[in-house]
Amino acid sequence: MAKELPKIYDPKEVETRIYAMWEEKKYFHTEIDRSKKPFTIVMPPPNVTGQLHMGHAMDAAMQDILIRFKRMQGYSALWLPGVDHAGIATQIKVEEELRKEGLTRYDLGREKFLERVWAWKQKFGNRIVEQQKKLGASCDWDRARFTMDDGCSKAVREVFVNLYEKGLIYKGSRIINWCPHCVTALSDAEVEYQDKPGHLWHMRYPLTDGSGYLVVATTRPETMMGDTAVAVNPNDTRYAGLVGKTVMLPIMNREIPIIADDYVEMDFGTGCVKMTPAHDPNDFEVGLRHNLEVIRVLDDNGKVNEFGGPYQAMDRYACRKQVIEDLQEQGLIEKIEEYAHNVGTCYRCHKDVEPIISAQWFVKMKPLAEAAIDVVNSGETKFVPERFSKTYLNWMENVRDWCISRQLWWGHQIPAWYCADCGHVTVSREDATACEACHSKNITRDEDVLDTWFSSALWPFETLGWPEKAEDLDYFYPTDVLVTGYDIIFFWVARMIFSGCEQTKKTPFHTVLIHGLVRDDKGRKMSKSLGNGIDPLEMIDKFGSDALRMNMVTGNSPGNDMRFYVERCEAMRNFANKIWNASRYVLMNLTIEENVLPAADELETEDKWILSALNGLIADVTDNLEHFELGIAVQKVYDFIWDHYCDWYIELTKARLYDGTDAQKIVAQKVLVYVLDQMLRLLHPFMPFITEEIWQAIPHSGQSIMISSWPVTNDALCFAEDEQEMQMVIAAIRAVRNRRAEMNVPPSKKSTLYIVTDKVELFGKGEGYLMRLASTDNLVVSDTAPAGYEGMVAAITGDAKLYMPMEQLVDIDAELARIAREMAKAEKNLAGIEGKLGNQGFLAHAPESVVAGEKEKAEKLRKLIEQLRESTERLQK
RNA sequence: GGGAGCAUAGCUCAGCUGGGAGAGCACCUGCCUUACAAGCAGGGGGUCACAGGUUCGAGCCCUGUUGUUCCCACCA
Repeated sequence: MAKELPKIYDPKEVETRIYAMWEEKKYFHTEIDRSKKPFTIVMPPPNVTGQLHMGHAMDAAMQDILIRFKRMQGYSALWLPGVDHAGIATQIKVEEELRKEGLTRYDLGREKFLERVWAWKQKFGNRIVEQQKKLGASCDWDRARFTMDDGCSKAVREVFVNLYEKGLIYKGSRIINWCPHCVTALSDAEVEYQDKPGHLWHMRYPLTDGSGYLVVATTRPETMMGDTAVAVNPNDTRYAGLVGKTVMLPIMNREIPIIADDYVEMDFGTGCVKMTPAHDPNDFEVGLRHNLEVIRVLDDNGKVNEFGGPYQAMDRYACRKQVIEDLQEQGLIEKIEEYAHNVGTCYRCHKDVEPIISAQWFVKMKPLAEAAIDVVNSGETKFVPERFSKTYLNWMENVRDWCISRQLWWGHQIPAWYCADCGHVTVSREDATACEACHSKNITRDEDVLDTWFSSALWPFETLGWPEKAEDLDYFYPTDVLVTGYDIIFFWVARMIFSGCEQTKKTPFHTVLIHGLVRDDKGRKMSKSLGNGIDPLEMIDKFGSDALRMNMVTGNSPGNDMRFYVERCEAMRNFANKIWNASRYVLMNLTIEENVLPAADELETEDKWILSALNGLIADVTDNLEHFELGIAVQKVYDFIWDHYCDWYIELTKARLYDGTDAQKIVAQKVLVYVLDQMLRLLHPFMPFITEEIWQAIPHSGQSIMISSWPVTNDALCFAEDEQEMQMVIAAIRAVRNRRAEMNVPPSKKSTLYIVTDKVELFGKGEGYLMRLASTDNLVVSDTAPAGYEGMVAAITGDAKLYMPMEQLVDIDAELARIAREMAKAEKNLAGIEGKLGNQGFLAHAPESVVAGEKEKAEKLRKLIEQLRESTERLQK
């Protein structure tokens, strides 16, 4: 006798227990098995500072579904997890903690500060891992990595030196994005542009020859102290005579030249632009062309420095105000326009970013981009959905050099040493003790660390052992699918691709599966500042991890954003309960101990129907999963379980299980168990916990559903004819229920049911369930109408006419009207189909199966119409 | 200035290579039918944004229009 299940499914207790069991049995651990094909996913490493949010839940659910699917299919499926050190984010967290103690990182010094961060990592770094486990993530935790562990650090060092030696990493003074709040340089990707309301100030710069003034328009008056020219377009006739002359820079009283450069648009502003090479990338370029002096006037904290004259030590915004006031006083403000412009902000702290000239390390991107473009163009790496390859290519084709140095302490310190004696820069895989040029010991290491994304870029291969010739690398690399949100294509995906191509000469993955953002129920981004985030852990607590996972993939197609509705979690919880209770039904009626199908000749029509439908389901679900259509796949499983299995098949088996012979009972049980087992397997990647719990309770062979085999289609279980016949029966039952509902007859009121059909045998065989499902206490199946049928309630399907002697319920006029409506509908339908069938073009062009289908429909409709006409005549008598 | 997405039932969204207009929730009616009221049965509700075009046939393909969201871009 099989195990009994409690009446209400309790995900909390079950999920904890099952996960512990999986872990204990080491099912998550993946071994290199040369007899199997590998299937590898590397997890996008969450930040050590991270708390699990809905984005992670989405990410993890999708990856786990794919990994579980592939594992069941017999692949050596590796899902490699890990955590990112998240330079700025983590450093900020720890600095905040220090601030509470009244300290800054400078008080501690670099070494002590880093000790604090490591301690912090020790303490909180595992939190997100525990949270991922709650989601059911079947990662190989034994292989978990951290971007600052020894292996990754070694990989980072190797790549840095390697690129440096190839001349693809260089140090130079460029205009970079500087965050005065985080006090570090940022890459272009780390800047978010926002339209902000501002002003366009028109300022007068007097000509030194006293012949008047030029008016320049600017949004950034606070950088005027660094102006070293005024530029006009060479074709601008208004200023043609002025090029080569000079103006006097107000406040600073410095003479600066008027130059001509194509960069200036004649029809914007006044056609005169102040040139501030130290604080604007365009001005910097112009400055290079014209040999302009570069005067930096803002310091690292966004305050005016010693070159800012009277404004020294002022904050940038205060300075802006003061400059305007001062110029106004001097009558040098011509006008002030309202002007919205694009302001760069820091993606971490969201404060305005300053373009500032600064000496930083860069990766030369053009040569690296080539291979990264090729692999996507050639299809070696495919984006799903395909449209994101366009996003990617567009970025990659226009990519600019990547600023990789950060003025932080937490991260991989740049392996470069400066010689105080000869000025040589030593870049080395081993920590340098002397200058490689002059052998002086008087060297100091670069203080800066690398962009966090520099190490993340190596993730797919550094985690598998690169740069060593690791076996894991050989077997699992290149990986198969990368799953991530479209918001980090540039940050991460792009960089992994070019890094993989350059370092391993292989694209790091064949498929990039992109998903959208999880939004709140109003479509807003979930964010801490809005306070509209929904905690996945809370949802798990309330509805179960399975329900949350289902929520993440149902009704969603790849790449699209989704709104999070708690109601849908509830619906999925209900679904879990539905399966639970269906399984209870099976178990309550179970006497067999093995899961084996009966012989084909023992199967009833309804058995063949469900088995045949299952076959179709297996094909559909497998196909959709192969194509990353998780939403469609899960919808099919859901519909099959609820509609086919629960609403119909279980009901159909009740007659046999409750009133059948022992032999009949066994057959029904066998099919129930077989189909349940297969459904559970198909559902397992989506709802791993409940499927395991039930699977363990039903007859099964093997240790766990998670390592059982994925269902495959079986031609021997394809019964097209029985499927069709069962449809006829189902249609008949529906028709009867429909009529009874219309007449408000409660199910408790049974009636005699006459079924008039050519399929006497078919309906006769179904007597047991027909009586149950059509509320009948006396069933008569015949090919001729019963005596006195003229006054009975009728239900008509085309394949059968069903009569119920409930004369008192028949309102002849209403009935005639109803039949007339039904007839009209059928006739309209038929007319449409006949139109098609009368169309030579349709007959000539449409595929045969479609034409045959239409003919069949027409035939059925004709029969139905004929039956309806008969009924009308009968009633009119 | 470029590029992309979205516009389908009251709400949120599926609809993969053109041939049935769908799901969940909400709503209406009737049911505690020995798996399940977190349920069962039945029902209402849609010119698939608009206008053209291709096709025997278009929610799906093409062109244009409108609305909306997002990404990229150095016009001060």
